[in-house]
Amino acid sequence: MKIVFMGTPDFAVRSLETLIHSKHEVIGVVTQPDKPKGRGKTIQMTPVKELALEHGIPVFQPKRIRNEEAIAHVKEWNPDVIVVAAFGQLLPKEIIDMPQYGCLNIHASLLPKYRGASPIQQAVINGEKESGVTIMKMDEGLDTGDMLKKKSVQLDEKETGESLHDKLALLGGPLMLEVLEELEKGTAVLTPQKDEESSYAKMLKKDMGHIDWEKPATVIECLIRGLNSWPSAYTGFEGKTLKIWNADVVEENSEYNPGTIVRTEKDAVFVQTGEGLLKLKEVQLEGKKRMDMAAFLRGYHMDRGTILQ
RNA sequence: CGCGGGGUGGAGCAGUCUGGAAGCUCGUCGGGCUCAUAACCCGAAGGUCGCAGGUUCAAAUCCUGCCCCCGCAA
Repeated sequence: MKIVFMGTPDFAVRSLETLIHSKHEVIGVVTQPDKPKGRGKTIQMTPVKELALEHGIPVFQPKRIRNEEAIAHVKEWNPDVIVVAAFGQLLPKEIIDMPQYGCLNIHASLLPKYRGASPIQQAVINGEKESGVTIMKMDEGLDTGDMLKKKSVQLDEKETGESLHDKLALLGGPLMLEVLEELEKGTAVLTPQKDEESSYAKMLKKDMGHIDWEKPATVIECLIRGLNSWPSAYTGFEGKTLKIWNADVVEENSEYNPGTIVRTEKDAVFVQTGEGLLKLKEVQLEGKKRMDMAAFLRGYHMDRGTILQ
């Protein structure tokens, strides 16, 4: 089949790679415009664009895919199917209806749960035991199309947003190939999503990582893992931002208020939360590298009674 | 030219403003105490103070250029 691929970040790259190396032909790639990124604000290509260029595939970067010119551009490619993975823009009806086999989306959750922009991280934040990837036939809504195929994975006890991202990114491509096969044979089955079981994962924002110590330790620990490695969970220490990279839940309480350090060991610091203690094991102070607690404690004092906020 | 923090024995930090003997906590090695120890006591090794120039009687510290790491922002 002649495929047009739409995607932007790393997550989409793995899928594109799989398609490129399949029997199908990727005739064009649509990705978000290059933007200034990183320190120094240099203009950077999207990961998907980099891969496309490596393989000499034409790249199209419309500011708005809903524009007439953009639609016309895609139409000219005349694809049999459009594969979408974390593209970042909603597609107009004209494009959705354009290809013979429709627009197929690779979504990083078991739909209808976690529709939206951050399905991977939200699954970890909510302490899910299972997540996965869903291929669906897009309609005009946000991740509301009929489902074609799913693949689930179990979450590790210490699963992080990043580790789950990497796992799921690998599943999308192969699963999409299966779907394309079924579509060609005419054996594909469409399953509508049950809206009443749906949930929405809104876009991640930096301040979601600000730890509320009044919450239970279990909730905070999930937040730390879900937002690892971006944007990461943090608290304040001596007026500076302190990222928490790794921590354990300890079922124990003290007479101290939430956010207060109740005990310090050689390689760990225990903080009171709304319910239970959180044992900090790896942190990173603003401007410094991340380090385990033993290293951190050699240079900084975190005595009992110190308040984190 | 987006804003900012930092590069000091193996680790993490102080010292830099107000130039003038290399410091702290930990680790390592040796010895001691102990039933024992990650505890305690005694001792030792280990550093071109990111790199290159400059100023000075004297530079980790002041000046210039460069390299690298990191936080914010995007």
